[in-house]
Amino acid sequence: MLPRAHRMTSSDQFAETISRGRRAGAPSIVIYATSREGTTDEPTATTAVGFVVSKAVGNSVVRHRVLRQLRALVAARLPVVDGYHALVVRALPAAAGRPSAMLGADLDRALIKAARPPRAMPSAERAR
RNA sequence: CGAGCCGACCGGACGGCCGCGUCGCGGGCCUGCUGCACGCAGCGGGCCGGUGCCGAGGAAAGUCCGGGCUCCACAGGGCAGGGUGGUUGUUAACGGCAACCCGGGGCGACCCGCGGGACAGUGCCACAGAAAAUAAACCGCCUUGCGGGCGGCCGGUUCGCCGGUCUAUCGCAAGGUAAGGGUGAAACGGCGGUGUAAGAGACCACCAGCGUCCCGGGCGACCGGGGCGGCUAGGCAAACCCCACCCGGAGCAAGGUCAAGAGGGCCGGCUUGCCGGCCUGCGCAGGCGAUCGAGGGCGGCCCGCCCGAGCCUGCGGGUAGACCGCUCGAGCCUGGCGGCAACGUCAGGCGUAGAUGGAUGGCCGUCGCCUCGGGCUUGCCCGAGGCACAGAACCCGGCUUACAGGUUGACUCGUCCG
RNA sequence: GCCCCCGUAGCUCAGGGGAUAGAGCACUGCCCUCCGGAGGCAGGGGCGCAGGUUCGAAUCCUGCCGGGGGCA
Repeated sequence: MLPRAHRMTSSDQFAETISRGRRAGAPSIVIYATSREGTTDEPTATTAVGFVVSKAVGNSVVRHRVLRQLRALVAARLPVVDGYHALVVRALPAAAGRPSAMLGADLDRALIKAARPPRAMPSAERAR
């Protein structure tokens, strides 16, 4: 587990982050992040991080393996992630059996995409 | 040595850096209550560092059985419903396990079997076949009678035939018979003989099989032997059913303890829609109460003044959340004894995960094993890839299913040698 | 964690011991038409898997596999 302060522990928080957060994808994962704007967070408050690994990824052993890999990768990137109010990492079926180095690359790409200021992208909006 | 059969066990090893969880020890910060000598002590709570021990499986899985535990229900018995099904044991219990019996398979070690009852009753047995279950009808076979009739013989004859008789054979009727009917998964004992008009357990020998009685062995399922009787009985109960035995229901999200808040009302503040403070929960029962004032406020108390429609007591229930249940248990290991064994018993030793968005790990290195490619000194070197099935959630006993590779024991068959 | 139900053709469903396993839609080919549709004719394709009971199993029994739903 992550240090207690960083754990996301309620399903309300998961639903909030997934429906309101900025979404950014990579081949094996999707992340959802909510910023601190409009919240009562202090700038030093810790970020709540949650993980979603569905049954489509694999059996219990595979899912736990993916979860632990992602947890270690996020723990190493806490200084980067700390700017957000909350973060949810969802593992896609492609994450099963993927080495941690590749998962880390995917995570970095998604974080960079999420950090970019939102641009007007009508085509992307329509596709959604 | 080869082939086989039945078990038992293991299921990567070591190291470096960084992390997570329970528990213990110790520290810092914040905070609640109590005490006073007024900034300290005691008892708690929360957060953050440090440190020490420990931290997934043989199936943790499927949830197919059985139990412990908890709550509800319950006098006893019966019905309904469900389950089990050779015998004897074993056990907390079981649909598990052990030994044995019976049937089947294998040269054998050994394996497989939902393995009670089809004379309690009901039902089903397609197609084919004469017939599919009291058995009877049909074909066929045989005898007799009547009728026809190839042919033979005898007699008569007008030489055209006529009559009689025997008879291959055909038809009809009556009677006898169940041997035969080749279809089927299955056909009312089998083979041989006697017998007969033809036949038949009608009779005989042998065999299979049923019922019953006796003797012997075994706790028993059952086994061995003998006598007598009818001559003979189909299958399906994983069809209904009958018999014997067993089963109350739900499940740790069981259940228990402590219990906010939201909502409502009042007051205050101001940045007039927010913030802060105080009071108040629900149900039932009883009691008191608005002319006679319940209760509250001011006050040390009485008097007095003010507010006033609810208030008091008892019992019961309880959401979020927290805590308990929560890991020492039919425990594990070693040895002795009893038992063929499953198992039981005695002695000694061991201390063994308890998470809750859910810990038990992430990255890297060395070694080991396997596969492929290359080099070749033919068993080594180099390179690449891989290392099974699978993750505790109240706990046990089993079953079933998945599983790379490996260790080990007993036994059987074959070949060779002694 | 516990409980219940269902797997039959590409899809939706019948069939509950003896069938060549059916129906509708869909698919393929041909006819019709200038072309397409509609219509007509013909055709292909299936009992989740493995054992067992039975003479015989989609059907009955057992074990797996997959899917769906419910409880709090």
